Amino acid sequence: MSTIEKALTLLEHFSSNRPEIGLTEFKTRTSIDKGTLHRHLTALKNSGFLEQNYLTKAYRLGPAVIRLAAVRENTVPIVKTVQYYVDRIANDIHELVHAALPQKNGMSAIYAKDGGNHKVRVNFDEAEILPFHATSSGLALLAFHDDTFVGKILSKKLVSFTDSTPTNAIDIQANLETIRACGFAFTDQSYEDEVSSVAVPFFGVKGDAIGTLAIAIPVSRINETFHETMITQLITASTELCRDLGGQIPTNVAKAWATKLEV
Amino acid sequence: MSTIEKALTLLEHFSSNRPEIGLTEFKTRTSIDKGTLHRHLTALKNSGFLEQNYLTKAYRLGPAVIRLAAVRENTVPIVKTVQYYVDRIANDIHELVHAALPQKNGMSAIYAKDGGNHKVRVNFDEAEILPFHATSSGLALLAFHDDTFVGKILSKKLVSFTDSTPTNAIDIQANLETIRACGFAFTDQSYEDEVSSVAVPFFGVKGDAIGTLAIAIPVSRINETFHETMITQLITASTELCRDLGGQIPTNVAKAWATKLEV
DNA sequence: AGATTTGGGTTCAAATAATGAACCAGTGGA
DNA sequence: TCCACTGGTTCATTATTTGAACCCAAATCT
Repeated sequence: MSTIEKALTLLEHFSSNRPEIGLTEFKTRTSIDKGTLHRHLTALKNSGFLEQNYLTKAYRLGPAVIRLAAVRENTVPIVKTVQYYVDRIANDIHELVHAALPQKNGMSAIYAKDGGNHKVRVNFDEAEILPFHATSSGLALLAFHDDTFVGKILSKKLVSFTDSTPTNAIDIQANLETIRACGFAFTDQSYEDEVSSVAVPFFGVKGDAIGTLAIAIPVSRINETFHETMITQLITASTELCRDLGGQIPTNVAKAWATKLEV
Repeated sequence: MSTIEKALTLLEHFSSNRPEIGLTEFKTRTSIDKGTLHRHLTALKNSGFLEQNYLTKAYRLGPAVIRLAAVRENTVPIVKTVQYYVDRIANDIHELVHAALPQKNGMSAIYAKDGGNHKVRVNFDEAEILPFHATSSGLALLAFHDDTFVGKILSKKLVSFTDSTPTNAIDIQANLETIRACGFAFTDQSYEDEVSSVAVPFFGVKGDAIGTLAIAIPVSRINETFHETMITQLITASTELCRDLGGQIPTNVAKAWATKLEV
């Protein structure tokens, strides 16, 4: 791993829950030498990717990322395009809907909308990293990503979040096979207790999965017909979304989705 | 300059006008060795900061920046806060208003709104880098930034964009002195022909300038009273903005602004 | 069809920058 | 006053980065 990648990995530690991280906290989180860490953090600071709380000296993300995100969104307006569909599904089914993009170690939600007025809501933190193996978004993406990437993810230690988190690589591989066949992923309390979720991938020009649309729902509200409604909604939205983005739905997925919609 | 900084500098070359850059184009733009470039670009790609157009092999910004910007905006919601004031000014004076943050080599607009129905508009590209020495935003920021930073900027080669671009470091230093005294910056066709602009800084907790509010306007529409209106609007907005962000307006600026508003 | 250019990507010895154990300095208790 | 806990720095050792030359494929020219 190059020095550049090592330094950029540091940025992954920031999230909405952990917006500021001090030198010593970084040390315990990464077990990298303090001297090295300090130089890396300084380099990131000099480049505008970090800035320091002048009182606590803790580091937080800097203004450079704002500009880059604006350019990226001008180049590939995924966030804007995705919003329409997430809103539409959320308004139709009154549940928490989100869209997510893959990062190095999991999916990152880029937009979420809770269409529900229910008392029991799924809490959801945007910009949190959703682990590949434990979430429907993650599995839906892995199923349509190249094997070497999947291999790399599944060979790492698979953290257990609930009693139902799948941690056996072989089981997960089998599940991915199923997902490939039916075109959507379903998980039951594998990341958070009492929460189930369904996800479909959406595809880029190459027919590769570039992100996911997903619905999270308290298990108490699931039943057979609603399950079908969610899948129908997701499939329809993803189909239109792929058209908007100029993406290509792989033929076998298109076929699976078509038969699902006919039923 | 560390390897990390060198690599991150590459990201600055992307903008809305130049969303994709190939290896060879990077080579001509940076005069860095092709081998080195390739490794750096690959490292950035592995970290999700770049991705490749699979047909042309050209590089463009990747999905990692979206997540980081979301976290940053959750931590320090500058963009959201600034929008209200930019919109307000734009609606009041019917001209192109924008807010910008400093990057390494210039200001980057984070939000812009054209409140005008005029036929002659100032064209404005968000996420473009506005050079410090040639724009009112840049000068307004430099005037309230630390001297070492200003020195670094002014010791570089000062590119000329129009016949009126100031390129003499000493003249600029003198101008910064004036800006410090009156609390706002004014430029006349120094970056684009036929365009004037006015800018005020806004301040962070330390009383340091963290960004600017600015108005760009075709020279044909400028007159004395309108000039005063623009300044009044900018000063009022920046004062409120600083309050929202928990920022501290330096006492001498506060005084200069107060006397300006009294008139 | 063969030669030439152009663009992306790779190699490996030489040059340079990254590393980390030990150290320094400021702050806030006890 | 001492101790513990921050962030930050130093410098000899070590490992990574560097870049000139090279490779390959696809256009483009002759």
